[in-house]
Amino acid sequence: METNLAERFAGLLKVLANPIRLKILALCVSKERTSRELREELKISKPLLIAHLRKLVDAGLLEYRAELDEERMIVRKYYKTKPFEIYINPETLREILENLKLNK
Amino acid sequence: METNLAERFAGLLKVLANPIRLKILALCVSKERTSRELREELKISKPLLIAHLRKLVDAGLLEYRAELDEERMIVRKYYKTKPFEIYINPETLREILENLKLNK
DNA sequence: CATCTAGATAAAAATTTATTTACCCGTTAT
DNA sequence: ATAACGGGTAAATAAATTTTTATCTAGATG
Repeated sequence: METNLAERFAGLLKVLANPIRLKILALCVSKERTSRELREELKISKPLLIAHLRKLVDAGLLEYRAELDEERMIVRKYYKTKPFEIYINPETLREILENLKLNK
Repeated sequence: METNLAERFAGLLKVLANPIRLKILALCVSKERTSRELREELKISKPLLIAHLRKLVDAGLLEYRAELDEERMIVRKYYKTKPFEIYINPETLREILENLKLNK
């Protein structure tokens, strides 16, 4: 357990430490976006986009709602960036270490 | 130029997205640390520590001063975390995208 | 000589992450 | 039949990052 906080924090930062994923989050802030829109904007393949979206959703930074397009009988997903705040400064990092010490 | 901001931001996050480097920064907040101290605390090899320290210094998150230990004729480095603030929320990310658009 | 201290490099090895390629399912339209 | 839409998977490939291993410099000590 003692390394969990630092590793989980690093894991979250790792999700964000990718330009494409940053762009996805930025694109989905003010309006919902579909897969197609994101692909066209970002110019990446479908599987690649799905992989990126997966990581963001799993990290809790992005959410989606599925909607049935009755005209074409397809289910379309609309992605939206969730509210979040990450604030890092030397002190917050030190608190991470303090946490480690308390758990030992 | 247009992808520079997102990539540079991602690059900075990437430096932080590593548990060992997070711990180094945390350890060096309230007092300067030597290589030896860090190695003992983190239990990693010397070359590995040097590689991590290099990345942090190059990213501008860590600084050091070199001091001559006259008893043993060695130069010892004391590392200290520099003040920094990183704040991320959906709006700041959107601003990144806005920047891209302005540059197009 | 060997060993220890400090700092460091380079290359090989190991590990992780990212991306592409090939396909799948279902539905509808041509 | 093929193509298009949507969602997706798996495996191969490519790329990037991290870590280890081997070694170097210099000085001091046993």
